Amino acid sequence: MTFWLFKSEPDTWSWDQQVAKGPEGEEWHGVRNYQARNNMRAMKIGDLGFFYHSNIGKEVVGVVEVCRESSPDSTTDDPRWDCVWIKAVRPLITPVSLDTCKVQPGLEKMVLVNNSRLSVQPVSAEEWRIVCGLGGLPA
DNA sequence: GCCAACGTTGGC
DNA sequence: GCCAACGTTGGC
Repeated sequence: MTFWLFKSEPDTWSWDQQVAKGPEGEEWHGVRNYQARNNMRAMKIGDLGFFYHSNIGKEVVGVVEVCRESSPDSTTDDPRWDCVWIKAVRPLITPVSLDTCKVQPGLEKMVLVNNSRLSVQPVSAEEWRIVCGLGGLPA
């Protein structure tokens, strides 16, 4: 099991919209960055990820699960870009803000804290455990 | 709204 | 293959 983090501006695609998609989930299209794409290519069905609201909120708001492995991005004909599908699993009881992550012992190396530009990121098992704890979820 | 950080593009 | 120019992201 590997853990991830998906960033989205809620103006464009929010957690509520993701939840509304239900168990079929939604294609995580639109990523045009090789690092982020490579992360998606490494994902397996059943991997879990955090859903993070960038710009507005700047907080982790939910947990998602990969429900389809990487396949061509339907929003482009460019064969370089593909993406996974994710479905909402559950919201955090308490959203975990970027500010909280920045000062939380154990999260110093979290990509979210150190590379604000990467939209699809790996999360270590330890970071996953800590953020779930802060969010009021069992790890 | 600004701007720093970073990734990509394309000329050479 | 280098690097300047440019575009985008996202925190502030």
